[in-house]
Amino acid sequence: MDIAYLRKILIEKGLKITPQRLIVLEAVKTLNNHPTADNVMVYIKNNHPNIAIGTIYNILDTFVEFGILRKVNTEKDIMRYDPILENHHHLYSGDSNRIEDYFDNDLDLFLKKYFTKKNIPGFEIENIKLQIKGKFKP
Amino acid sequence: MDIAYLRKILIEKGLKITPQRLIVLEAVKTLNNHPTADNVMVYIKNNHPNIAIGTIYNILDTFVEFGILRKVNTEKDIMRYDPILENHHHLYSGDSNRIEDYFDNDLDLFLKKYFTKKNIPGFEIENIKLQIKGKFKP
DNA sequence: TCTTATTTAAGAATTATTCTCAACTAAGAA
DNA sequence: TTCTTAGTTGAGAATAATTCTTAAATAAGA
Repeated sequence: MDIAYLRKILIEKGLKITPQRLIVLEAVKTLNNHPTADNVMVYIKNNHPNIAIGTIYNILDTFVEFGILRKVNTEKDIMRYDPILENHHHLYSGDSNRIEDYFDNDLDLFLKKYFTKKNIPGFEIENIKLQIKGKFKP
Repeated sequence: MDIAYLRKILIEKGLKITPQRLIVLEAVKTLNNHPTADNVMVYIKNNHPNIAIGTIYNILDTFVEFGILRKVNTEKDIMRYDPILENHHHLYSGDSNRIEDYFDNDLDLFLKKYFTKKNIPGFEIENIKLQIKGKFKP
C-alpha cells in the first residue's frame, strides 16, 4: 500500500505521523473483515514485533476519534473496526463472527426521503445503518 | 409483575422453573432500557442479595439461547439485553449509552417487500434491524 | 419419597481493554 | 542544523466484564 496515501490521511486529520500509526493504518486498510485489535496485532507482529498492544488500542481509539475508522456494533464484547467511511450497511452471520459490508444506494436514498417526511419525536437522526442478520451461503 | 405470567414463559420454552430464573426474568422485563448483567444485579440485590453474578450471566445466556431475550448490538464491550421480541429497531445516542426502541410497521413492510425483490447474492436474510444513531432532544 | 440430571453459589481464572510512567520522538522554532 | 516541548510509545501492571470450576442444592418426573 502506498505510504504517501497513508501519510496523507494522517496529515489531513492533523495527526502526527509516527511509524506505528502508519503501520496500524496500513493493517486496518488491508485486513478487510472488520478486524479486532488482536487481528491487527497478529497481522503486524512478523514485521513489527515490538509494537505494544496498548499502542495499538491507543492508535485505534485515536483513529476513531478523528474519523479515520468507525467502531462496528456487535453483540460480542470484542471491539471491531471498520475502515470504510462511505455509508454502508452490515451483513451479520447468525452462526459465526463474519461481518460483510453491504452497499445500497437506492435504499439509502429511500431511507433519507422516508425519514425526512416521518420524523421521530424527540430524536434527531445522524445516520442510519441496516443490521442485516442471516446466513452466508457457501 | 404476575408470577404466573413469568412461569408460563419458562414453561413454554421447556425450561426448569427456578426462583433465580423467575427473579432475573422479572428484572429484565421491568428494567426497560436494555439492561446489562450488572443492571440486573443491582436491581435484584436488595431483595435477593445471595444470587451469584455468575448465575445471572448463566441465566441471561440461557434466555438468549431459548429466545426469551436478544443481545443488543453495541460498540461497547458490555453486553446488553433486550426483552422485547417483536420486530423493532434501535435509536442510539451518539454521546451516551442510551438506547431506545423504535417501532415502525410501515417501514418493516417496505423492507420486507424491498428485499423480496432485491436479493443479496450469497446471503439469506433472517432479520433486519435499523441502527439509528443520533441525538435525543432534551 | 427417590432419583437424576440440572442448576446454583462462591470464588478463582480468563481475557479484552485501560492505565501508568519513564523514555522517546515528531515537528515546529530558533 | 540543533533545540524544545508536547505528544507518543513500550512494558507491564491494573481493571473489569465474563467465564469457568466444583461441590452442594434442587426441580421435576418416576
